[in-house]
Amino acid sequence: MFHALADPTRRAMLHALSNGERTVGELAEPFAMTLAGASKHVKTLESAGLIRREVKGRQHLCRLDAARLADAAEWLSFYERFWTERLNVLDALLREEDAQSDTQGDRR
Amino acid sequence: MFHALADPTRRAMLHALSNGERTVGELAEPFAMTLAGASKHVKTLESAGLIRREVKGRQHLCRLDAARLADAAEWLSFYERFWTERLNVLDALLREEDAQSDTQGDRR
DNA sequence: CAGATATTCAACCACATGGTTGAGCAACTT
DNA sequence: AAGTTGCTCAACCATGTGGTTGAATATCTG
Repeated sequence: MFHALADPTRRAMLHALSNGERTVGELAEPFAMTLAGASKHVKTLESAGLIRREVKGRQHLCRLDAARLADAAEWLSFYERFWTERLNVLDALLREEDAQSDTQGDRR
Repeated sequence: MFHALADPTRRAMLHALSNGERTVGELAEPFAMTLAGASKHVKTLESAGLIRREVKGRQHLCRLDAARLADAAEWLSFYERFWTERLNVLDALLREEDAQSDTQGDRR
C-alpha cells in the first residue's frame, strides 16, 4: 500500500477518484502517457486494494474502495500520531541539552 | 519523502531512532544485511531529510530531524483527513444508490 | 457484417533500487 | 607504528519499475 501511494501519478488518480467514479480513460487523460501505461497504474491501485473496478460494457468504472482506504487512513494517522509524539520528546531532549551546555559546556 | 517511507527497513530504522539516537552500526544490527547496505538506507533517510547525522569521532550518530518529520506528519495528517472525508461522501453515495435500487431496481 | 472504441496483455526498454563485495579512510587502541 | 573499528565509496548484479509499442479482446455503432 505504501508503495502504491509512493507514485505521484497514482496519488493524482486517487485524487481524481475522490470526486466520484471515473473510467480508466478518464483517469488516464490528464497524463502524458499511453492508455496502457495508465492502465497499469490503475491495476496497481486495484491490487493494493485502494480502488475497485466495475466493468460496465466496454468501459471499466473505477471508484475508491472504502474498506482499504479506511485502513490506509488509519495507518497514516498512526504514523502521524507516533511521530508527533516522538517530536515532543525530541524537542524536550534538545531543550535540556541546550540548557546543560549553556551552564557546563559540552562534557563529552 | 513518500519514497523514503516506502521501504520497511527504513521505517524500522525510523522506529529505532524514535527511541533515541543511534549510530549507523546500531541501526544496521537488526538486519541481515551488510553494513554498507544499511549505510545506504541511512543515507537515503538523510537525503529525504528525515534524519540528521552528527559525526562523532569514527561513529556517526543519527537522530530524527524534527523539522522535516513535522512536515511528514502534516502531510500524512492531510491525507488522512482528506480520505476520511471522501469516505464519508462515498458512504453516503452508496447508501443512496442502495435505497434507489431497492425501490426502482437498477435502471442503467 | 464492418468499423470504431475502451481496455488489457505481452514483450520489450531504460533506469532506479536494494543488495553485495572489496577497497579506502579516519579515528581509536595497544 | 601497527592493528582494529566504524563507516563510506565505487563498482557491480539481479530485480523491479514506469514507460512504450503492437496486437488481442470485447463491446458498441452504423
